[in-house]
Amino acid sequence: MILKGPVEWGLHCCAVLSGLPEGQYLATRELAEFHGIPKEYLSKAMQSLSQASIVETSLGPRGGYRLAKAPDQITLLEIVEAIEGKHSTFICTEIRKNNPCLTFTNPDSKPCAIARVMWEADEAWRARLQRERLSDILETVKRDVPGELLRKNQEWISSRTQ
Amino acid sequence: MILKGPVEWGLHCCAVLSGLPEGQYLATRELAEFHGIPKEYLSKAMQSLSQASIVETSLGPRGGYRLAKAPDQITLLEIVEAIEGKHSTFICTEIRKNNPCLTFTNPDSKPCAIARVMWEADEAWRARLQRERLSDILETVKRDVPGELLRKNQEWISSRTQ
DNA sequence: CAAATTAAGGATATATATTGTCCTTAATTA
DNA sequence: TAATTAAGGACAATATATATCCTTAATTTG
Repeated sequence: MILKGPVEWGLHCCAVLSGLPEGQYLATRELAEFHGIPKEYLSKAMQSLSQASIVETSLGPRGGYRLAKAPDQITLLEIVEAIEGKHSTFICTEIRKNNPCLTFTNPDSKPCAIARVMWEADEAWRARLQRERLSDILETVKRDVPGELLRKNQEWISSRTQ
Repeated sequence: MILKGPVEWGLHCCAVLSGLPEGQYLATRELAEFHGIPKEYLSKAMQSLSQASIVETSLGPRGGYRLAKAPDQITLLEIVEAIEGKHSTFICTEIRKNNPCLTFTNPDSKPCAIARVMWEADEAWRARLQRERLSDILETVKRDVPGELLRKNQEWISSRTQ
C-alpha cells in the first residue's frame, strides 16, 4: 500500500502553481523540468487535476496550467483523490462469503467487522488531508525555505511565463 | 494505494484464531479452506504474523497456529504492520532536490511540507487501527453474526482440531 | 521409536499494475 | 499563419503482487 509517484508530483505541482502570479500559466514542460520528472507521465496527473477542476488550462504559446480556485479553497484530499481516485485504501473481498458453514443465506448484509474498522481508518486518513489546504502548504514553505531559494524559484518561473 | 489480499486474510485468520479453544492450534490448511483462499500464499502471511510474535506455532499432527497473546493485547495495527511492513503509505522521493535553482546546499534538512502532512495523515490512519483490538472485533462479530452460523463455525473448527 | 504432519522458507512462474514513451489531434494564442 | 499547448490513445517496459511447487527440519502422535 503505497501512494504512487503521480500523487506526489501533483501535490508539488499544485504547490508551485499556488505561487504563480495572477493571470499566468505554467506548462507541463516547465513543471516537469522544475521537479526533474518525466513530462509525458506528469501530463497524465495534470489531466486528472484538470478534469477535477482543480487546475484550468490555456492552449497555445504561454499556455499551460494555473489553479482553478484560490489556494485556500483547495484541500490536499481533493488533489490526492483527483489523481488516485476516491476508492478506499482497503478493499474487502468478502472472504467471509467463502465460509463452508454458510449453507443458508445470511440476512445480515452489513459489511464485516474488519472492513468497517479498516474503512474508518481510511476516513481518519482522509479527514487529515481534508483539513490541510494548499494555502497552509504555501505558508509552511515560505517559513521553511530560505528566501534566496524562494527568490530564485520565482525568477526561474517568471523567465518562462512572461 | 491499496491494501493487498494477505492483509485482509491475516486479519480474518487472527479473528478466527481469537475464538479458538484454549490450548488448540489451527493449521494453515484449515484457515485457507475456511476462507476459500490459496493455502500456500496464505502461509506467507501467517509466517509474517509468526515472526512478529502475534501467533505461535506447533509442528506435527494437530499442529498449526494459535494467538501468542490475549485478543485484547493485539491491535489491528500490529497485524497490518506485521504483514505490510511499518513503512508509511506515502513515500517521499524528494523531488524538491531536483529543483534547478538549488545551486547551493540548503541547510534546511527538514522533510518537505507536503511529506509532513502526508505522514500525519498516515499517523491518523495508524492511530485508528491501534485503537482497535482483536477482542473488539470478536465482540462485534458475536453481535452481528447469527448464532446458528457461530455454532456451525465452532463445530467445523473443533472437528478439525480435536 | 516410527510415521505422519506441520511450519518455514527458497525458487520460480504468472498475472496485474505501475511507470514511461510516443504520437496524433484539436484548440488557442501570439 | 505558425508555433505552441493540453488531451488523450496506443503501446512498451518495468515492478509488484499473486500463486505454486518443493525441500527441509522440527514436532507430535500413536
